Amino acid sequence: MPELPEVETICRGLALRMEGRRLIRVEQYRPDLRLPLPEGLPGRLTGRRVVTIGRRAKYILVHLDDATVLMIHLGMSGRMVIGDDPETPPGRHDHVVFFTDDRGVIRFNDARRFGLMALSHRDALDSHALLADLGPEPLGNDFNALRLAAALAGRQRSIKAVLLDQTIVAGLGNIYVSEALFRSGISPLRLAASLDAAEAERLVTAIRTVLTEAIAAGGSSLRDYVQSSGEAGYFQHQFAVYGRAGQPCPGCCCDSAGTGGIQRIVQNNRSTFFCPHRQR
DNA sequence: CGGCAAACCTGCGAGC
DNA sequence: TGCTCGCAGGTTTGCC
Repeated sequence: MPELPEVETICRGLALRMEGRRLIRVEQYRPDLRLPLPEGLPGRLTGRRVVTIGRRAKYILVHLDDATVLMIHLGMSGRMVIGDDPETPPGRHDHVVFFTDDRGVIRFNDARRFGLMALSHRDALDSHALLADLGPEPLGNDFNALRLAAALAGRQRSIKAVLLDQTIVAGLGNIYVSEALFRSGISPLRLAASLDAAEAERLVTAIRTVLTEAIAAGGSSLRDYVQSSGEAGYFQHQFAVYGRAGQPCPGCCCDSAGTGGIQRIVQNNRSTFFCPHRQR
C-alpha cells in the first residue's frame, strides 16, 4: 500500500502524537503478520517512552528510551490509526494496539497482513537483516545521477523493475515509479543499462520532485490509505499516468491526433502505466 | 543474472 | 441478491 510519501506522512502524524509519550499498555491480538511478531512484544514495549519516530525506506522506526527500535512495515494495506478513546474495543483487523500515558491510542490495522513488525537495538539497526541491503534514500544526498548510473550499469532488466528493487533505491513503489518515469520521459520498457548519463540525471530529478510533491500533499489515497489523523492524502489527483489507462496523456494535450493516451501494461506481474508517445 | 508465477491475505467493484 | 473474476500501494521464494 504505502510507498515512501505515505509512510513519511504517517511518521509525521505519529511523531506529533507519540514522541515524548510513554507506552502504558500494548495489546497484541494475533501471533503473526507476514512474519511472526517478535517474542514478548507487548512486554518489551510497555513502560518505554517514545523518543523519536523515524523512517528508513518504507519502514516506520519507533525509537524507545531503552535504545530499542520498533520497526513497522505496512505492507499493502497496513494503517496506523490514531484515536483518543482507550475504551474503544479493537476493530476488525486491528492486530496491535498501543496506549500512551495521555490516553492516546494508536491502532495497527492491516486487513491483508502483508505488514510486519520487528525489534532491533539502536546500534544494530543499520545492519538489521530487514535494512542492511536497502539502497540509498531517494531524498538523501547519497542518491544522485552518478550513483544511479553506476547501479544501472550492466543491468539487463527493465528500468521499471530496477526502480522497484529496494536495493537500488529504497522507498519507491508501483505508483511513484510510473509517475517518475513519465516525468523523465523514459519508457518503463527500456533496459536499465541502456540509460545514458543525461537520462539518469533526469530520472533522479523526477524521482526527487515527485516524492517531494507527494509528501507535501500528504501522500496518495486510493483504496484504504489515510494519514494517521484519518484524513486522506490528495496526491492521487496529480497522477499523470497511474491508474489512467485510456485517458489522454497530460503531456500530449495539444496533440489530440490519436497518440493513444495512457497505456497499461504488465511488467513483473505488476501494472505499469505510461505514454508510449512521450516516453522513449 | 533475470523473467515469471505464485505465495502470503482480505476486500472491493464489475459483470453475469 | 449472490456468485466469480480480476485487481490492489509489497516482498519473498522457487522454478526455468
